[in-house]
Amino acid sequence: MGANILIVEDEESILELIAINLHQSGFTPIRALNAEYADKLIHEAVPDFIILDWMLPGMSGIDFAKRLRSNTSTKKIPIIMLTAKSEEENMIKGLDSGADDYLTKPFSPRELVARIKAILRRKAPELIDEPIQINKLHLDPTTYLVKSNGTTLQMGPTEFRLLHFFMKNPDRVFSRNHILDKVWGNQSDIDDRTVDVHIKRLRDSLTLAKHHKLIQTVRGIGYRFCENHKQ
Amino acid sequence: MGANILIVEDEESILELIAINLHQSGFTPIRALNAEYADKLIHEAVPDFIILDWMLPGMSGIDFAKRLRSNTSTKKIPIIMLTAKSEEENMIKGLDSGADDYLTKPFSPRELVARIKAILRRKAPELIDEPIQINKLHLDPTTYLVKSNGTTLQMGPTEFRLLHFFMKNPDRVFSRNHILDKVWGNQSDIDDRTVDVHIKRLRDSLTLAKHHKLIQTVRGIGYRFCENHKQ
DNA sequence: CATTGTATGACATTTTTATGACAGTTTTTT
DNA sequence: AAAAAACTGTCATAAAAATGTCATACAATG
Repeated sequence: MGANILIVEDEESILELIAINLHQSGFTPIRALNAEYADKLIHEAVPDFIILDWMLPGMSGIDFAKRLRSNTSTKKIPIIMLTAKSEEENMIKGLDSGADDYLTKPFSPRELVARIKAILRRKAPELIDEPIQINKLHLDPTTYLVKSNGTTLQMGPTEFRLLHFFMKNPDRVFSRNHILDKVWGNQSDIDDRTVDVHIKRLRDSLTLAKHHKLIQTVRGIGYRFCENHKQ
Repeated sequence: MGANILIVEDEESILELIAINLHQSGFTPIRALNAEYADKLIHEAVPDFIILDWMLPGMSGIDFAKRLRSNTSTKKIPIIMLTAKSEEENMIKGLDSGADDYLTKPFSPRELVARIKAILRRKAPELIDEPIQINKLHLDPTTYLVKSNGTTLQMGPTEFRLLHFFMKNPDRVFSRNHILDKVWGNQSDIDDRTVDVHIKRLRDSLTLAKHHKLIQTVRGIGYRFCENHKQ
């Protein structure tokens, strides 16, 4: 359920403050007092999110962020940077296109949590989401199960993510490329048309519960998940 | 669809940061590292919005803004100015020069996007894909649905774009060529009379909801979408 | 009522989507 | 570790829907 969030911050009091607040918000905080230790932790288990102090002993936050961006396995981890008021001016100079957002100290913990959620909602909704139910179709991200009237529907991982994405954004139309971006990830060396095939597979899975009509084709645009059957 | 937003900023990292965030918000970013290049780009295609750094090499942001304001074709483009904290006091001059809003660096990308949308909502609502409702006829660009009294009206992509265009510009009469330009795109080696056929198809689609009379023929001129039935 | 502009139905063509098969991978089972 | 099962992405082809044009019917105008 809770996303693993790595906090890299050399001031222990701030580190704790953040950790406690994240924990209370349902996340799993992972603590690191410096970049070296953070590295070790990342090597053990790649976190879902990183909160990075800009001023760190040894390697600076910026350099650390850059290294994270250049490594394939950590490239896509969202990063929020923390900076002191006085460093604000330098901050912008070093702000790599990689950082997703930043906060100036002192900041409210609520603000921090809000921004984390906002970024996660956009980049990895499955880490933040609760079970969704639409039209007797019930999807639970924690158990990875899709049910309808008690029966469990079978589908592959990609179809599950696709369905989750659609149920999270009902009624909206998405282009194939948008879907690729959100469901596959931003690598996109994948053919547009592959989406068609997975839509087909998802529809097949939903057919058992007569829910296949939920996914509609919008010609020339893309696909839409619509709770309104009649069209 | 997504508004074209020209970003004029000499610091490449900031330029990228903004561009990526705009892209993620559905806008189309256009990058310029200096005023001269921006000029060239504007000459090629007038953007819908400009984000302008206050401090630019060569010509300052202020001067650039003033020049934009004095030119007829660029006079009405909304501008957001970016300024460093230390320059905030001078900023008043920036607003004087015609900027619609400004932001102090460092700023959060979310804040920037929010302000852009706020300004667009006020100045050019048609660039921000929001639902339009006229006379019980409801069109939503995000869901690609046209509804009337709860029932969804079926139509092809071209008819949808045509209706969208009309609803964005109600009461005005448009010639067939103008319509071709706006709805089909400027390439159009397409026959004038093709518009007639699509108008017919659109009317057919609207007939189900008794809304067909909304589209009126203006003999010798073209067509008009009119919310007032009697005219 | 003749002229000019518009509506409409039919149709061939083009564009877009659905679908089944397949080969290479990865994961699970044995 | 080997075998079996499941999953992926890509293609080729079938199927469906949309498009633009044309000929003809219809309506408005003077």
